[in-house]
Amino acid sequence: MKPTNSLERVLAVLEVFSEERLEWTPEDLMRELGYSRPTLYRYLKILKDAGFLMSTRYSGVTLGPKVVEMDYLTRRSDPLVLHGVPYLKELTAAYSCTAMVLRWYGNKILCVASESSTKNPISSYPRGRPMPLGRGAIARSIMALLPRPRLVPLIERNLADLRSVGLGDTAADVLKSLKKVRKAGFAVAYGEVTPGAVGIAAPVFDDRHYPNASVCVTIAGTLVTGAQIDEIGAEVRRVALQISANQATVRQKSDA
Amino acid sequence: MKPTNSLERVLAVLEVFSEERLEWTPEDLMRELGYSRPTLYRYLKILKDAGFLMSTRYSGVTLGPKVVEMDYLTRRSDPLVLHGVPYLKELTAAYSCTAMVLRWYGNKILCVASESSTKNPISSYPRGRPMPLGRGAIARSIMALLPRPRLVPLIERNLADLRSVGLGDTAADVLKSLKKVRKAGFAVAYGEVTPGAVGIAAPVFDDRHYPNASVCVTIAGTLVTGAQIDEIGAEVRRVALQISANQATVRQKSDA
DNA sequence: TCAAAAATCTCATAATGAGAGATTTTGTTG
DNA sequence: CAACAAAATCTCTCATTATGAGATTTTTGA
Repeated sequence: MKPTNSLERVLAVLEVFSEERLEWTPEDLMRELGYSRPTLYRYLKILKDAGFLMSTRYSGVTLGPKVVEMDYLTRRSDPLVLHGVPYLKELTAAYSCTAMVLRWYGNKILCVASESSTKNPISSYPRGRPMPLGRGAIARSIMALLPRPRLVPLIERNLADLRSVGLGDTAADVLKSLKKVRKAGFAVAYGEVTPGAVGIAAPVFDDRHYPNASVCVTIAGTLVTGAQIDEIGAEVRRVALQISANQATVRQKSDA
Repeated sequence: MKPTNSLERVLAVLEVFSEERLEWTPEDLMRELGYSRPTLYRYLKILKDAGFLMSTRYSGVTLGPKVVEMDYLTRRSDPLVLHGVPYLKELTAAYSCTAMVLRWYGNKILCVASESSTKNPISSYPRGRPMPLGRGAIARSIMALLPRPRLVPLIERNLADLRSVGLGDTAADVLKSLKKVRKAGFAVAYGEVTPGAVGIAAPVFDDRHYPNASVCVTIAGTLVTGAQIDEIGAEVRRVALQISANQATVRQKSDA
């Protein structure tokens, strides 16, 4: 994980920005990354010139406008967004809810698209904000499909959370619970992420039948009965499988 | 502009992605960038591991999820977004319009925040999509405040566009028109970017009184009279100056 | 199962990043 | 406005390390 060459070291500068620390002074960056002064400034210059960073007088260094530009491009190229949004609209048309597609990458869950048909959508996880792994239907819908060797360490690392939402006391118990989720084809969570909200999620697969995303509907708990949840679950599952199928389709190459 | 060292060469890989070309094959990247095969694959590995790129089976290489994550952070750290959005809400509450804040960087204009109070907002320039320089109130509101040496080459490069919207036939004429904009404090454009839409924009300044952004209200041409446009212009100008002032404020450092 | 394409590895060589310390630039104070 | 302090850049040598031709391995598609 530690940068071994100068190319990774430049990129490592971008890695230190987080929700907890959005702004850095050069001095702090030197300390954090262990780079010498000239080296750090060299890196900063390159990253600023490319627009990845910008520095304001009073707040040190922050992420820059190139990031914004690239995110726009991502929205136009990400197959999950392109194929997902139409289905999300279907779901929000059918139910008064928030519907999202979330990508699973590097042990993180990241919302990439969301639609809403409620007045005040209760989305504390908008596009780009990583979600917790131990709680919520989304995480579970994906974990249930991961191969064992990948799954077990994940469970162990999040056992406290998993236990607190009632998935089981030991790793073995959790595995059993996840097996049920796998069988059902979708996961349900009652107020695990947002109090009062029910989450219903189903996994999306890549062309190797490996889960790489999840479709989730979040709906106010007061609006649904158990039977309706099953109905929505089936719908969410259908949508997730549709998106999976579209993803695996060979698409037209852009004009040569 | 051409990469001179390996650090810039890695980043140059990210630069080739554009709205016209969202996906690249390694083969094409080699050709485009002139890198040898092992070198390119080395770069790709690093960029993929960091999440800046991802490769899908059928579409070659595209921008990756780390970009999405960083854009989220940008939305939470960009002073223009943080200070701008409340004012945009003011504007959209007062008029049935779309209100935006756009950053000026590297000869580009980039929307960073937008709010809308119309049914079907006509925004062909959402967050992250660079706008044309030669047309529209936004570009003009900023250009009018640029120092001459910076401005003149810009005008020359976009003279065709500038002429077509009636700013003047020669560079000197355009300069004269811009001087008027500068005096007025805001720029107005009738259907230059979107047919039927009036754009009203005023510049935002950094702490050096250099324009670094613009506030723009877009409103249906049928909804406003000349007098109202002046009124809105004054409001937009006020908001732009407010944002300028907030930007220049020393902010609390995040807890040490 | 096998052939073609894609990606990775090996290794000698030259290129080029690293960093200590000096220097310049920028911002802030009386 | 001057003089100081802090921030950023420059210089230059040295050793590290990125490079690419070609071979090799892995993956993909038939």
